[in-house]
Amino acid sequence: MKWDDLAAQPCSVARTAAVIGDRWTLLILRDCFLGVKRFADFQARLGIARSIVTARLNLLVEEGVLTRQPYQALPARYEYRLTDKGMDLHAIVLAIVAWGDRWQSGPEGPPHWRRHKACGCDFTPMTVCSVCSEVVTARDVEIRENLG
Amino acid sequence: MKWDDLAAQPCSVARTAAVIGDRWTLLILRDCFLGVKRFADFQARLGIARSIVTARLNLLVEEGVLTRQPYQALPARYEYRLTDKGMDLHAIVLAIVAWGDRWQSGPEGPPHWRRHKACGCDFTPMTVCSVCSEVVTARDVEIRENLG
DNA sequence: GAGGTTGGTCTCGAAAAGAGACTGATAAGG
DNA sequence: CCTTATCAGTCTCTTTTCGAGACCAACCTC
Repeated sequence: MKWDDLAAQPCSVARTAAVIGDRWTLLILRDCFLGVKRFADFQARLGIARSIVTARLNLLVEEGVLTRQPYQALPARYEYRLTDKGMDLHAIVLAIVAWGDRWQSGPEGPPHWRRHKACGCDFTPMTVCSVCSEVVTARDVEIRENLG
Repeated sequence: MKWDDLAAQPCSVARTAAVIGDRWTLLILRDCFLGVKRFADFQARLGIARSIVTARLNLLVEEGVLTRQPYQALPARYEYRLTDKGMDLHAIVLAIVAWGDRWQSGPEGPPHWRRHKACGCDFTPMTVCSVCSEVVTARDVEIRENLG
């Protein structure tokens, strides 16, 4: 199976993987949420080949996750910003961070703390049911196919 | 930067990406949560080369996300099951599904529905603050480094 | 006009993906 | 018995993609 077939599958995991299922894309998104916007900054922070940065940013723009906007005309300079679709990826990034904090960090604890501005407390993200607001784990979910 | 350097970075996104930041790994995890356990089933559902299935399953076992357990002695047959660490990835998969349902599915709607067993309703997962239980978006979060 | 900044592209060797044949132990069917 | 099937892989070989580093072009500052 190839990349393009992936996006065509009737599965939201596959379709999402076609966009973000790649180490560098994930790290670029992380940096986006940290406020990074310019080509050179992405490249410097990741320490990877420029051609890869170009390829990934282009993919994300194509997918509508980022926009490429000129912030200066002469010479032409661009910055990459999250669209609404991109901002909505925050839940995924947050879930990834939470798992990494819990299972992949050493005795020195997680490398970053996250504070919820509204309540002023450090928090860990939790996944809840949109209907009853209870916490949802793997065992609480029953999956049904959409035959429509 | 290489895969191994990734895991060593002081960033939970990077460390998690080192485990699941790959198309196939993500799809294998999806299948795990759907109850798939055997080598041949993973291979058939994904339609990818056996060698890749082997490599990915081994990685996940090494990382402690899956266990490889014999379910039959003669001939030796194994099955792959999620550990607690693996079960905890459910929040990530759920967030990925939710995003894919919302942004990557066509007019026919999402390919699957998820019902919360506890309340009996179809739901979408939401990310909330562990302290105040309010929904958290990208703009609600302030990040601080752990200098300890 | 030397050197720096920004946002790329080009080239080429290395790594990974992917197809498919092969293995080895066992069981089931005729 | 002999054939075929199951299961969990391994091995080989070709194609594709990654990734590092050099190069380029337009502008700016000193």
